[in-house]
Amino acid sequence: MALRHAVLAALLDGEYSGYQLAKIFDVSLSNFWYAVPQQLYAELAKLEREGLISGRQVIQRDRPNKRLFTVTDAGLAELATFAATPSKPSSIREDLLVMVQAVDRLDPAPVIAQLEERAVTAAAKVEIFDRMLQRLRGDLDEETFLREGDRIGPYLTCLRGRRFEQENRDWCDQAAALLRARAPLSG
Amino acid sequence: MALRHAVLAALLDGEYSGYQLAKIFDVSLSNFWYAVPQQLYAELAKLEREGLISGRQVIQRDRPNKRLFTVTDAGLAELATFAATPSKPSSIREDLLVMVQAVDRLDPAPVIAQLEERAVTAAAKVEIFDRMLQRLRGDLDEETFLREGDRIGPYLTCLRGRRFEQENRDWCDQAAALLRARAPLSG
DNA sequence: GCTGCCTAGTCAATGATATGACTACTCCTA
DNA sequence: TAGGAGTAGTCATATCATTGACTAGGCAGC
Repeated sequence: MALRHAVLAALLDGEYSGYQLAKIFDVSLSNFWYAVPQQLYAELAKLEREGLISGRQVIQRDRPNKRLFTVTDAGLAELATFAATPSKPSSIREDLLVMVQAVDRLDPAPVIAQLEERAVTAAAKVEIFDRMLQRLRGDLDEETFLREGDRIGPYLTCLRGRRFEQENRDWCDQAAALLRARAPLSG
Repeated sequence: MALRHAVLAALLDGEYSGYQLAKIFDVSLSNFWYAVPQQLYAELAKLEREGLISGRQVIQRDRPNKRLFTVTDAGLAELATFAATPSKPSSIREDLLVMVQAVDRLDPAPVIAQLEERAVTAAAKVEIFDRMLQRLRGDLDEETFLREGDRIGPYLTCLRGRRFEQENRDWCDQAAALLRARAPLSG
């Protein structure tokens, strides 16, 4: 029930079309909430019917027309209600961890390979987050920005994503090294 | 499609009933895969029909009879296939992060309250993980256990869970402190 | 002139998850 | 002696999420 709130939160910093939102949910917001385009279009339609966002058509010559959406006052009120509702913690849900859980009874080689691959992609994500953080804080240093900058919400969520991927990387490296040391013949 | 593999992985270290599995998915496995009892019973029925697990009835006097399940060779093969299938990374999906993303346009007080609450529950989870880790490694120290112990899979996944909750706690504390400092009048 | 990619959005179908209620029996406590 | 908590499992349903295919025009490269 929180995709709607994620959409509202994303629309807080500007007018976006469904297509643009899909991009955002693929890079920055995917950090804590991923959604495919179809979900977004469906959710946008519902939000508009309920008056939480309003859309306006933009006619374009050289490419398909689009509809840009903004949050209404009702939408902002809905977000405020959401923020005041106790949220329950949701934990990790990860195939790779299921594999590691079972690794003692399986051939460790493919699991090790996946751990090493994941460590690389996690490291790449850390760098992406670092660039996003730099862009968000502009020419201020982190401490000053967090104290005085406007819109620190996106910065804070980005920080959380960075830490998550950093931990992911470290853990994958450690697990892969351990499994490799224990099974020196395979892989 | 990976609940089935999580169930198979959980059944690797013994015979369990649906009810017992529900407990396991509520504490240790919830770490990386949560499921409600109804899902488990449905999945167990499917897995048995497909011959990946086999159940045996245990008749009890003073409480309801139960069915205990074990993984078959076919089930082990299914797990091996799963472990060799490339898995895509899945990230955090968390209501609290949606709230923080939007916090600049809302009253920060309820968000700060939730962050502080979450920091406490995360700290409690860290302690639970610490006890689980201690129990898993018995009287060995961590380094020795990881080098020589049998069944390090559950230990590694538990380590990942611990790190996740530790990061969660640190981030919640930091975010709450920052927001509090920026809005000294509310909350 | 063909192929592939980008923008913009839609339809349909299946699979996974969440929610709530319900049976039935036992033990313990107030 | 009634109520609550624990064990063991089931049913129904509504919403969410995932997958794949599909329209349609424009632009760039080979």
